[in-house]
Formats: sequence, structure tokens, C-alpha cells
Amino acid sequence: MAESPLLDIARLRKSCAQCSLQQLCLPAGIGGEDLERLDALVKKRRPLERGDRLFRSGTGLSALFVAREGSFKTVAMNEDGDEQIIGFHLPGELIGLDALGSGTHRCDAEALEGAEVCEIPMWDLERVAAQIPGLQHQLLRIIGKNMELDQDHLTMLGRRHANERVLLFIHGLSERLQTLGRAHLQFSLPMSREEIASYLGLVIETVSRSFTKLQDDGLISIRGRQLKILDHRKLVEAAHSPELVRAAGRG
Amino acid sequence: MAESPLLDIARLRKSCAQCSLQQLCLPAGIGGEDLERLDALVKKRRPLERGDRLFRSGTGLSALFVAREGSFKTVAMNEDGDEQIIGFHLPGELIGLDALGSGTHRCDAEALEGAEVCEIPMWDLERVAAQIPGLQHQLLRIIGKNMELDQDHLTMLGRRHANERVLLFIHGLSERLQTLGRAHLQFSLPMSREEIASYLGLVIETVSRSFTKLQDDGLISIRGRQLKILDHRKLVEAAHSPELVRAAGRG
DNA sequence: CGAACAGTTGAAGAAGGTCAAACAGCGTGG
DNA sequence: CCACGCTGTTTGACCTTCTTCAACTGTTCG
Repeated sequence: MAESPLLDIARLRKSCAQCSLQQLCLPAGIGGEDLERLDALVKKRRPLERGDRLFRSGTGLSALFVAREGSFKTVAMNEDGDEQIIGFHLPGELIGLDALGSGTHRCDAEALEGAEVCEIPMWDLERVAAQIPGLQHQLLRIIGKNMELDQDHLTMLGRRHANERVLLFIHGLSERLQTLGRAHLQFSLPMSREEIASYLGLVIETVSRSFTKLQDDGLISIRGRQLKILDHRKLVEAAHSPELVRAAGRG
Repeated sequence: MAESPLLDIARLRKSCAQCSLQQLCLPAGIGGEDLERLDALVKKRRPLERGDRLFRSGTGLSALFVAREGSFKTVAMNEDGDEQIIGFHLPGELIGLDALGSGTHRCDAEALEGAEVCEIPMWDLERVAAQIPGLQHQLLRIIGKNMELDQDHLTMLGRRHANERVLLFIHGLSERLQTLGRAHLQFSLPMSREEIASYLGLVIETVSRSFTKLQDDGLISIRGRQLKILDHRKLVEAAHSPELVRAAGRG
């Protein structure tokens, strides 16, 4: 038992159980020294406050972050100065891949609420990934999973009716919360209406109206940021068929 | 000349000069045996015809593709059956990363015209990437570059005015063609209006009207699929400031 | 208590969607 | 070579939806 890291693994399993990076180590058949080496990379950072930034656009990529507690948004700025939210990052999700292509961040990452992050220095991660068999593959999968989130966002924005976008947004959030092991039928939105609007390519008033309409239709209940999904089945159906959404609006 | 691959490198440099994967090997300080090993992976596939598919949604990830000649689209299908184009892939660009997360493709990849592709078996690529120093890093960069394209798409869809989306679309296409070493001020659109509409979350008539408006404003000249950018400066400006777009419409 | 902020609601207008028709390009077959 | 029909694109008129502007409500926090 001279170097058995059993206790360490148990601790890690617990602290990282719902982390999107858990697949980076735990199920990849990595153990012992390798696991310790990986664990040594991860720095736990001080708590962050609402509005604090992990990085800014134009900054070089130094590390990837995982939201451990609290949620984040990534915001891109156009030439003309108006911002667009291009991603929300829930607790357990990854932040910082936007700089993978050029080595420079293309957006700001900002805490939506009190938060805490793990930080993985990119340079070290790449080095270790090249050495530990299986880790590179897991890294690619995690990156791929993140691309899927972007594509889901894309399909929301491709919808031409505001109600559909909002519906898909709620549904998507709920699914993500579920896979992260959190309550997914009743939860608190970490972002403002304004931020949702930006994310969905809408205007704040339209988002507000959509919410109240969904509430009137009995699909959800929403009071401020407290959201409850009342009829999950109907919500999923409605998200995938515009007719239902519109028909309900006339009732 | 027992093991000098000079001629091979020269040939590769030429044939892959504008390929998005060129960074995978050429500038990464890879040479000799390694380069040959990498080159051996790449299969050149038979010519494809318009409508031919590289893969279908639900299929397992077996290879990445690079369009050598001709363009492609990737199409996602919703539960309710309507399609959405989530990406265009110009000659030299990469196709197939959508399956990176789950190992299963989430969309169809279809040739927009006569085409030819290089095929890189994913499994082999990963294996070699783990062995050749620098290659893993280049692979991550290439994946990152592709994510940037998705994010550009996202920022188009986030714009609330049809004219802005179309403007950003044209501008983006032009930029991509330029980096791929092709004519970027006068070119032929490989996709139909219908496909542009789907990509931009608009309806075909709106796309058509936007094009004619941009033509009336003297920014472009468009006849069928033949597009000429007349005032590149003004086009870039207009793409980043809604007021200009709208003001011009009243003139 | 009241200022500041977030969210909701209402009424008006503009933008884009819908429906329908005309038009252009192109390959086929007479 | 031309007529024909197919398909993709443009254009027009109308209608729905979203945005805009504005007022109002509600909550939080000095």
C-alpha cells in the first residue's frame, strides 16, 4: 500500500462527480500515478463574484476553466460595440475553448453569480494528454460535447418563432441540468431576461411575453427567475412543432 | 536518396497548399518518416456528385473529411422533420467534427456540387496524433478553427435584421475564400437561395429581397449564383452597423 | 421611504413571413 | 433550332410577428 492513491480517488470521485471533466480521468482507465499527475494540474481558484471575469477577449489562452459553483456567460463584442451572448456555462461545464483555434480568446467570460472555478493550465493539459493514453481521446470527446452545445444553440437561433426559441432554450437548460445531476424540473435561472434575449437573438420584451404565454398555456410556471416545468411532455412536444405553439396562443 | 522524402514533401506541399489540414503536418516541424506516416493515412476518395452524402445522422464516426474540390453542407433534422443547415464547407475545409462528442454523427453531410474529398480515418489519426509530437496540438488548433466558424454562424443568427445576416454571410464567405486562397471578390455561390435561407434562419424570399437590395445599394452585383462584391469597404462597414443597412434602404 | 433596477404589459409601427404569380435559366425532346 | 416544362429565383400584396417606445409593477437595498 506504499503508494496506493485509493483515498485520493475516492475524494476525487466525490468532488468531481458532476464535473464535465470527470470523463477526463475517472472512466478512462487512468489511475495511480497518472491520476495524481492529472490532479496536480487542476488549480482551485478563489471564489468569484457576479461580474468577475475569467478572461477577456484578446487575451491569450492560458487555461481552461470548469465552473464548480455558479454559472457563467461568454460574450462576444461586435465592431459596432453591441454585445452578444454566445454561451451560458452551468456548474460543471467547461469554459475557454473559444481560444483553441487562434490561441487568443474571442469573447469575455463573466460570472453570472457568485462562483468558483477549477483551472487547468492549457499547456500542461496538452503535455499530459500526449503522455497518458486515453486522455487525449477523452479530451477530444469533451471538446466535441462542447461543440454540441454550440450546435444546439444554433438550432435555437435558426427557429423563426420567438416562442420556439424560448421553448428550446428552457428545454435545453433543463436537459443540461439533468445531465449535470441537478434538479431539472424546477430551478432558478442564473441569467436575466436581458441575457436570455441576447442569447436568443430577441429583445427583452419578447422573451418576457413568451414566458408569460408559456405560463398561460400551462407548460411552465415562472415567477422572476424561479422556473418550474409543469408539463414536461407537452413542453417537449411544443418545442418541436411550431403549430402547437401557435395554436395554443389563440386559445 | 535512400530515405530522403524531399520529392514527397514537394508534392504534398503543392497538393495540400490550400487545405485546412495543411497545418496538421507541414508547418509543425514534422518531416521524414512521420510525414510519410501521416500521408499514408489520408485516402483519396472517388469523385462525388451533387447530392451524394459523406455520412448520415446516426452513423458512427469513422473518418474526417476534407473537401478537396467542391462544397458541402451539413444538415440537421429536427424531430418534426424539418431540416436546418448548420454548416457550409468550402473546398479545403473540414467535415465530420459533429460526431466528436458522442462518436455518432448528428447531421448529414451532402455535396452541393461535384466534389472530391480526402478521408482521414479518425481512429488512425488519433493514434498517430498521440505519437507525433506537435500533431496533437495542430489537431486541437484545427478543431478550434472549426469552432470559430460555428461561432461566426452564431453571431449571424443573433442579428435581428435579415439584411445584416445576409451581409455577414457574404462577408464571411468572402473571407473564407480568401484564406483558402481563392477569388474572394467575385465567385459563384455553391448553394441555392433555399439553402442560404435555411442557414440564416430566414425564408427564401427574404434572402432574395436582401440580395436585390444590396445590389440596388451598389454593394454587390448578383445574377443567379454569380456574386461580385463591388464595394468591399462599404460592405464591411454595413455588416457591422444596422443603421447603415436600413438607411440605405430608404434612399 | 424612495431610488434603482428588473420585469411585465400595452399600443403603434416596421420587418419579415405567407401566398401567389411572374420570370429566368436550362436541359430535353420534338 | 425552337418549344416545352422543370426548377430556382424574383417580385408583389397582404398579414402576422416581432420590435419599439412608453408606462407601469414589483423587488431590493440604501
